[in-house]
Amino acid sequence: MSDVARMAGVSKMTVSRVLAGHSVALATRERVQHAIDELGYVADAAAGALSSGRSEFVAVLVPSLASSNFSDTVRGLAAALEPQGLQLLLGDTDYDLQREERLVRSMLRHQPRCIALTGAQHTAATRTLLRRSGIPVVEMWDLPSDPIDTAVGFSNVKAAREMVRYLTERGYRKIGFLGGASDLDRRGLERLKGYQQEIRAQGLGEPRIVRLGDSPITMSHGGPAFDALLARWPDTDAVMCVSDMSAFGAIMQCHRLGLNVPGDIAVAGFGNFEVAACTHPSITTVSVDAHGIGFRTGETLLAALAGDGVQGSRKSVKIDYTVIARESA
Amino acid sequence: MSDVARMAGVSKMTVSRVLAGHSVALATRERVQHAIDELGYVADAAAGALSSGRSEFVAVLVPSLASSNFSDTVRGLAAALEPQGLQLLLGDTDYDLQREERLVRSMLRHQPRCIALTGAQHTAATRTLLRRSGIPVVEMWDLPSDPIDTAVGFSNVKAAREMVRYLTERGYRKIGFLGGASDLDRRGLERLKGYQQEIRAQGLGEPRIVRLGDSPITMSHGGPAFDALLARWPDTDAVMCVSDMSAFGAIMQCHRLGLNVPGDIAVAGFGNFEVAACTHPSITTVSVDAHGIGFRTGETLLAALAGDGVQGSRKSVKIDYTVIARESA
DNA sequence: TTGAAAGCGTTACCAA
DNA sequence: TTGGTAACGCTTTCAA
Repeated sequence: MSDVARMAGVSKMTVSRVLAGHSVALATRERVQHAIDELGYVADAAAGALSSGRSEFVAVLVPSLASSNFSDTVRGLAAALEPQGLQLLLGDTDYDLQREERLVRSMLRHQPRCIALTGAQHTAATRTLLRRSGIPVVEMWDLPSDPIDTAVGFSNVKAAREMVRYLTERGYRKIGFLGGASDLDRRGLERLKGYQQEIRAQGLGEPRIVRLGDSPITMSHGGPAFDALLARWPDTDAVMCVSDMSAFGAIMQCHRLGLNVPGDIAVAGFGNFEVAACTHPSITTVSVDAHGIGFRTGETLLAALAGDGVQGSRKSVKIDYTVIARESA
Repeated sequence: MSDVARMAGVSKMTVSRVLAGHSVALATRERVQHAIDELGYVADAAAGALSSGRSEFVAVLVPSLASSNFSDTVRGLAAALEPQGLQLLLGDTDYDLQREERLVRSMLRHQPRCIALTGAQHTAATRTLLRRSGIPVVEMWDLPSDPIDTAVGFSNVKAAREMVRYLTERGYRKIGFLGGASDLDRRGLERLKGYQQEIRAQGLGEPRIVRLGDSPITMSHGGPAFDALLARWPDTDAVMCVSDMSAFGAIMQCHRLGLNVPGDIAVAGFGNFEVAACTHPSITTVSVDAHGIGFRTGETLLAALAGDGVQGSRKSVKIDYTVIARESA
């Protein structure tokens, strides 16, 4: 910066002001800009953050960057925050609470202005770290009963119950559920819980549950899980899956077995992933506005920063979901 | 840090040493650690970076975080770099060179130790910025003729030619290509080029090319593109797609049209995405080690940092690819 | 509209 | 093994 200042014949302060877009005489500004371009000067954000006492980072943690659900959420966040000059500090927890804690610790060292994480489940140490940091926190994709600060999400339990109701309205009675075996995927567990509640509430007999494989649930989940379900309960007439990925695998398995979907058996997914619309038959699913979760989170965070910039809003932003009726159920 | 030092009855320097893992008497270290835990002290990375002159950031730019190909690459990078205490600074260029330039500029402000970007195509300003920064640069997913520094990738042209050879060896002669309409997806264009070269080389008549839609190519690409291909060249016996996403869409369209794959028409993809293995019929494709590209990139960067930490290695790391024969072609 | 000085929280360096 | 001091490159604050 001193070099630029010397070349433009001004003080460092003027260079700083030009960079920050503060008022500077036009002629001066042009001279400074010219010097910047000439020298290829790039300001040091770390020095700026140290001096001003605030960084331009926003920390974001999702379970899996590979899942289109969460990458949509990240895009929504970016759409809301990047125009404000904020930098996303992205992390992938891999559905691992310990890893989440490590990432939070590491990100907090960069003094982010605020932080968005996924889910309501965190280690005690994570919660302590976040509270002590004092910065605005948003938990996404769920509506925790005991939020750290703000939440932007929806009830996975209720959404799953709605899907069961959709299926029973269509006349299905012997409804199975395909989910993951791991307890780390809380949202998956909530969906399972919703399924169980609604099956019980409607008196549809014992729940037919297959839990298989690790999170994230991938396309290769559906086939084996479907086989396991039919092996145990051969008269099942509809299958509800914890995610569209699994539903897709189940439908492909039906193709292989020569089963007609939904004629012989109906299949429903969750999440409205791209594959759901493109598969033949197209997959009935619960559509969640993943991008919207990110964007609303971004807006919420911006509002908190525009205020006092500390945590404590304790708002809950509810995100809509809807059952999308397609061909498979 | 002063607070911690006071509480532990030592100087700030000793606290710094404990944090950095330098040699400190055990008793002292324990007292300091206790004070750190007690106070919930989190060191300021920005101050550390400023003082030491080096950050712990690695900048990474991919065209799309949502594409499992690139998210696998990011995971590979994280696997190689996070154990070294490096923080990924992730950006999503959205296949937009201007956006890439903005992101590079913004990331360079954080003084990353090194940077990995995707592809060989960048704006002139981006190239200048990167050269002037002096930090090690890796271009991934391609083997540029004029690399900025190091490259880790493979020839998309050659890989596509290999797929055409696979198809002709299987007896297919009237082979079409489904790709995107945008010239921004350079790797897609290279694949198209490889297709054309090999069709010409084998004297298979005029190339049958459909270019439709924007990058990234999604599952909804394949159906309409497939229809366009058959409308123009009804006797086509095999379709080669720029990506598995498109191939999947094409196969679903075949299901709808009652066409047997590969009996009536063969379909091949590119990338070995998860969907390729799970679709019925499973999709013949070119498998690229996306995770390996990330991991090798990480290793390359670590080697550069362990050396002088500046750009100029000019290596080219070739990544393997193979045609995976499955049911669809 | 511009400049000078102080200081942000850490680490490098040298000294004890 | 530990401590004191001087940076690091910027922004804040106050003065001109």
